[in-house]
Amino acid sequence: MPTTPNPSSAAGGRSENLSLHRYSAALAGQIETHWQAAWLEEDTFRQPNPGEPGFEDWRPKFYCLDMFPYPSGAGLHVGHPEGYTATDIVSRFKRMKGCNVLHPMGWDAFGLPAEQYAIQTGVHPAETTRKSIDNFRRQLRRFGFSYDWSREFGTIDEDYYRWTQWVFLEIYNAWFDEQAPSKTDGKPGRARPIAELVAGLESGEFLVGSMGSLVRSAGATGAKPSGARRWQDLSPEDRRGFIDNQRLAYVGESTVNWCPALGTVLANDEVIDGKSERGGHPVLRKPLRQWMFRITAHADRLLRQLDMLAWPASTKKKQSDWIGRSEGAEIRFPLLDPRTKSADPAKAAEGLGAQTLDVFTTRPDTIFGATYMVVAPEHPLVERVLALGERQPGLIKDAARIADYVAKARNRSDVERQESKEKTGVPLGIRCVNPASGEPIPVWVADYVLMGYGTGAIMAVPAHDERDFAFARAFNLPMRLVVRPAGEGPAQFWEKVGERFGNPDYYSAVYVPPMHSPIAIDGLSNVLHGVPGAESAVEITPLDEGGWCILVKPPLEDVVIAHLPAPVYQFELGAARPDSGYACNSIGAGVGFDGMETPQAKEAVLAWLDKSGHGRKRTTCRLRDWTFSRQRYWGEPFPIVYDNDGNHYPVAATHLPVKLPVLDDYKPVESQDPQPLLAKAASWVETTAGQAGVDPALLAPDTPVRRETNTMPGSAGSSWYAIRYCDPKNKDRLVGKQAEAYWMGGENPGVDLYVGGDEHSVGHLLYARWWQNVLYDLGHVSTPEPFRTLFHQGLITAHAYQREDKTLVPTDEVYELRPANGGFCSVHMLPSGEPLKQQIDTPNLPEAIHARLARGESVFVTFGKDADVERFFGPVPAEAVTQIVAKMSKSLKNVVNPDDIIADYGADTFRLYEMYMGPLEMSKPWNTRDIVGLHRFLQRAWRLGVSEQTGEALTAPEADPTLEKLLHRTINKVGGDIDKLSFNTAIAALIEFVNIAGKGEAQTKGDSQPIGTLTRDQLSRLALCLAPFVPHMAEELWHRLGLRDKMGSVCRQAWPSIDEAMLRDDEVEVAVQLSGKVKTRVKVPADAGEDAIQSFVLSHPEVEPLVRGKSIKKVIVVPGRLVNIVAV
RNA sequence: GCCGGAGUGGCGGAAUGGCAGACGCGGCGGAUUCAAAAUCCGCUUCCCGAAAGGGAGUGUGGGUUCAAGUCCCUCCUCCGGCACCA
Repeated sequence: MPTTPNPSSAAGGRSENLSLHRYSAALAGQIETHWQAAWLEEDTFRQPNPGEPGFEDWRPKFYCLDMFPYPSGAGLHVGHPEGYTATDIVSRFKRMKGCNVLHPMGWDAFGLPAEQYAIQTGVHPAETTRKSIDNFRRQLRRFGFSYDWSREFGTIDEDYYRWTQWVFLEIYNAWFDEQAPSKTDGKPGRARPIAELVAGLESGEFLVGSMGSLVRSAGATGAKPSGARRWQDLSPEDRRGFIDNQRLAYVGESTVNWCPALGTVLANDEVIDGKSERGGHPVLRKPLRQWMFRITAHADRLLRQLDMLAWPASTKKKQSDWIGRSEGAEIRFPLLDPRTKSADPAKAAEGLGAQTLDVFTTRPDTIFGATYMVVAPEHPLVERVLALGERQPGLIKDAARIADYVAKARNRSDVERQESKEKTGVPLGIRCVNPASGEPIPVWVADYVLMGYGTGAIMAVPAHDERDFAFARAFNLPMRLVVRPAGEGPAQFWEKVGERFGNPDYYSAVYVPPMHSPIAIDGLSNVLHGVPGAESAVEITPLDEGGWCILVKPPLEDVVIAHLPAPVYQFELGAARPDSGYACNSIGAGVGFDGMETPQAKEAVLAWLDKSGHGRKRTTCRLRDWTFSRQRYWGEPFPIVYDNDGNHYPVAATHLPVKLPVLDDYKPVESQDPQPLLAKAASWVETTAGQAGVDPALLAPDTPVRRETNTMPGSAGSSWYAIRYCDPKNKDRLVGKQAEAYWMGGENPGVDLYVGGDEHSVGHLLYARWWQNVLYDLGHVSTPEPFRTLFHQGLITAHAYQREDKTLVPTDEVYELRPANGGFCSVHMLPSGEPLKQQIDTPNLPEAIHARLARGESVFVTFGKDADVERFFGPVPAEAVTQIVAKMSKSLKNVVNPDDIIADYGADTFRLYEMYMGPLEMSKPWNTRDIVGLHRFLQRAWRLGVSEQTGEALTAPEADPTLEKLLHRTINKVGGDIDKLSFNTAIAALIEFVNIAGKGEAQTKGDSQPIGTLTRDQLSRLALCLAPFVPHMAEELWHRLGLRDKMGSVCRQAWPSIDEAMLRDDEVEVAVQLSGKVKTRVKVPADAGEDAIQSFVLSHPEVEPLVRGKSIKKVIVVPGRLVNIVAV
């Protein structure tokens, strides 16, 4: 590195001597590794738990957590230390402020890359993962982060995943009681142990409803709701089925993309046109039975509890959108039996297995506009219609087409379905009755309706929904306008609009009010007379109430509007009208609400639905249950076995962990049907209930069973690691009660600062909240929310270079030309910014580049792929490229390796640079060139306290009062900024202090002994102030000042106190504005009142001439800031 | 399309509605050096001017205010997320 002094290459005795004590990368490296070893040896950052020796319970707690990394083979990325440095600064600061600080680190170590590496090489994932962990640990330690390494663990540790499996069993053995009050806000909804459900069933408190739902017996009378059965009356199979349906962990069927050739399940974006992205093998959509978590049960709680969290508003919004709660109605449309075409519900039930087709809508007020129904291809009604068609051939006309459509739709992934907005569908050949209008309307099946949302069926209101509109247009289905905008045109106009609405021939209807004279209309007619085709394209109708309705076909709307005087009202007929307005065409036999505003109309419909039994108010969530199974190897095994009938049984908690078996090879199984990789471990899979550890009360020990061969997803281990850090070595519980209560409970419950990227806004952060909620409901933890305060560090991006045609140039083919003396420019290689010796004669450069250099700008250029240095001397065919910001990527060759930067500058400089780049939460481009500024700052700071000649502390005998005052201000500013996580400005304040303190040149006493500008005491406070940011240098200064021997590590000292009086000045400078423009600045006494300042300033010799001869209208005084004189 | 976030010197960025550009990079000039590197000092928003000084200026256009980078409305650009959710 040319920008860094290198002591080993420095020549001459004197300079060698000098360089020994000058702050350089080499010295920084020595200092850093030395203190890192000392901190480890002295256990400086070990934080005892309550009850352990050395624990000081009078201190407040501060739990400061990083999102733990996935230890990839590539090592740390520059993005990792950004968040980690931030939390390290806060942790160190909080320790100095007197807190017990829990600041742990660990490894999110199950995951795909290690498994894929194993597939290629046969090396066990544990081996590669352990290696990566060792490398990550080494790298993190090299940064000097103050983690309590005694708490380190990985999600792959048996001691850890044992408890992950234990939590799974807790979830498995829990149900969601919709009526039990939650302990957070008393509103209904809480997870409870299954045992309590069974007890309730046995006692008769709970009954089993006709549809398999949970029913509460009606109070003291014990009256049994109709259709409900008592627990005692159920068969053992029914009991098991009922309980399994109530569990928070249940087996559900969901569709996966299975690639037989790759033997693996693919994510939606790995499938392109039905082929795998890798290899182009065919991909099948297969139903797969998988473990699901009933996370939707807690949806309302997860939404409400967002209010308890000090999180970025954008993250809360993302979670809230993800949960996607919407209010509306469930409406039951009576089905017509296709055989009898009668509205007899019994007949419908007999033929179609259901009396009604139930839909969810957020716009119940548009029910009169529902002119057809649509069900999703997966909707059970489709199967029943097809079955009916088979029983009675000819009854369902298009049975073959329906079957064909459904089969095709099922094999299209959700992504594909959503890509083509073109609407497809087929009529089911059955009808149901619109309960409001009494009209029979057809039922269609179409893949624009999703089975996973609402009821998987909709009432289609083409006039007021864009998707329904497009569908109705495509299949020529009727539309009815039932909401109109306010106040425009009489009823007759809206009748006309209603007649023509959606008719593709017409573009718009124009209402011309009676205030326009018939002459205007005649004039328009005359104009149109001369326009070819106008005869059939424009239809003018006088309205009975006065005024006119003009229906216009394209493209004549503009002509019509242009020839009419304002105001006229134009209504587009060719698009859906999803907006609110006033109900129209909404009168039926039992209900009607014409003229009501949309919100009132909704209420009216809801009331009618409730009264008539055609539906009810309902809320629905976009959130889906969490698919918790993966068909992978490198994850936690489930503590579950199956008997020969396919019933599942839990492994007893005492038999955990269920260890992951070692495989001989990790090649996926090629198979038509989805096969988890663990199925290969035959001897592990096939076992007995006793060996597996199933409770003998559930299953006899010699019963043959098969183990669950799916594994848990990566997010399993990361959903509760914050809890485990409180007490990571506990053998008996997932966490010790006392430790958990101390770190996660109390006045400030949960993690006090959690820092990580915002890509986890909905995934990890929602799952972890749900686990915590369940564990809280079940009484295992003290707070329902794991992360009270959350912060996202911004992405560290990089520069990339773009040609005029927007193609990107790899960074190592780009050079930076900087202006230099005498018509030359200097050439710097990217990405390092290293200068080449050669200089280019600027006249040889293309004119445009020359011009920019002449303006003092530096220019980025590429010379083409094979550029070599020699060519710079001749005429240069350089092409200017534009610097843009992009993500770091291997192909752009702009990835920065933290190890290199530490080698070139040291860890302290690295830490400082990343914190100085800009606000922590913003994404910001890495610029290696800028690092040197922070290194220079550390050199100056070092020189302030240490003699470069002798290496001894350099202290002044007496404190300079100005510097003392500035030091107090700096301490105050830095402390305040750390609290705000505003590290860039804190560092700026430190730089300012060091720069100013460094200006006073080191004095020399008579005996040529140099003395410093700061006293020993001032230097010690400066070291304390630097300690959170650059702990190694601070420790070294502390040591050289002789304080470490006396007082111990700088990391264990109290933050320096400040004297409030030192923050005040006797005199302050205020700006003097004349009508808002700054004219001059004057000094006024700091304690002067507004009136005093005003008279002082107005009579000030510099101000008085400015206002002489003018009349002063007003004077605004802002003490300490400015005086604004408004004068003319 | 919808929902976020952001637009300030050559660059990263600073600024409780109150002196725009702190601090750093780069650039220019100087000191030191046989020389270079490193280091140190000074200047550095743009335009006009030798200077003193003057003018303009926080993506665009408008508004509120004694005072707007900051608050309100319009539009433009970039980045991120979601996207047939009835």
